[in-house]
Amino acid sequence: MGTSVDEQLDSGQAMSIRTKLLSWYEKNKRDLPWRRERDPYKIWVSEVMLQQTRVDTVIPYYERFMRRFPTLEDLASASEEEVIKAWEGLGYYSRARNLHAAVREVVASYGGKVPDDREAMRRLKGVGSYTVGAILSIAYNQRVPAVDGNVMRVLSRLFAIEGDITRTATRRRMEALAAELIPEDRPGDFNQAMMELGALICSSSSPECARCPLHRECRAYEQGRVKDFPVKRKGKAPVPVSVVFGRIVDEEGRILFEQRPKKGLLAGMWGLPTAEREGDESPQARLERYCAEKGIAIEPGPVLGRVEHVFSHRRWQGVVVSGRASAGPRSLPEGWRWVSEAELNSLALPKVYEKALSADQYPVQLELALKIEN
DNA sequence: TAGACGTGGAA
DNA sequence: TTTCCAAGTCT
Repeated sequence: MGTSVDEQLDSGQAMSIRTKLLSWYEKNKRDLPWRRERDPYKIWVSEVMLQQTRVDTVIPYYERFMRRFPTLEDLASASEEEVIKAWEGLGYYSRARNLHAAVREVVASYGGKVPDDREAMRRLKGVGSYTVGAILSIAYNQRVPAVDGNVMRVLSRLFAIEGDITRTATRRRMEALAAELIPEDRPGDFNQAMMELGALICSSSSPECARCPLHRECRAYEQGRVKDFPVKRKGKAPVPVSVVFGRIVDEEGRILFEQRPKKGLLAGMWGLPTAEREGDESPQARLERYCAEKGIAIEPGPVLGRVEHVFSHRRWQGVVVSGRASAGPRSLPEGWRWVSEAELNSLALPKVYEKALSADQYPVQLELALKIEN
């Protein structure tokens, strides 16, 4: 079996860690909007928003979302369009769709009360191991681990765990370890304290060990190897992809929008017609061909600007091409529509398309003029 | 299981 | 500019 981390954890050590951490947390915890109540629905929304997203980014979204959908029932009875609109700009839009579907499931199957057991919660869309632990411990005071990136970083340093944290097996070990550390009372505070320590002290790039309440029990600190943890496989750089965006208008000044495929990047979101480019085909020719393949005749115009947008795994290098609908019959296929200025405000627009739409604020001609000036 | 899935901020 | 990330989940 070798040296399991569990063997390194005697009860005295565990007690010491609990006491010091909780004491530190009481004095140093941030006053965050979702920490003011124990409503499982509110905890849930905050946890989903916080997935892979910074606290500072989430706060205004959370405040707005709670004003718009104060209760679980409010969210369940809203349309998906409204929910996505409230999520606009936050990214990872499947989180919003899953949350919406899951909340409806809670109304349909659990009488509107967020389930308080692991199995039922885990079956809800978008609710994984971490979120189950966060909700059950914080809202229901249950002794369930909530192991996120912060907790893995703290634990990996505390116990000098060499396992790659991108592997499921390592996370499972961490969960087992975290479960043992959770005190019988205050499980929610303990889980939050671990995360708070990771966020404020035991940070990724510049840990402040001198201020850490646990440095005396930290194996990595003892070994002078804090920055060696957590062990993590290198991610891959986003793959560059050339695209063309069409800013195509009709005689009323409406703009042509296309709904993205149900699967994949920006699934189901509305945006400017977008086509990937290959070879030396001009952006105008590519856009015209793309639209023609969809049965839409357009007349491309000049390039309005350029857009660079980086996703997790793709780097879109885009050219915005103007255009107008050709004369003649104008019925649009499924998933295409003309959008007026007014309608644009009710559409949830991903950031990349927001950029593309404002690209004509700096047309290439002006770009050149500025370049010459400097 | 490793890759897909958004965005913005910091080093 | 590039890289890495930030309270993960799904496939």
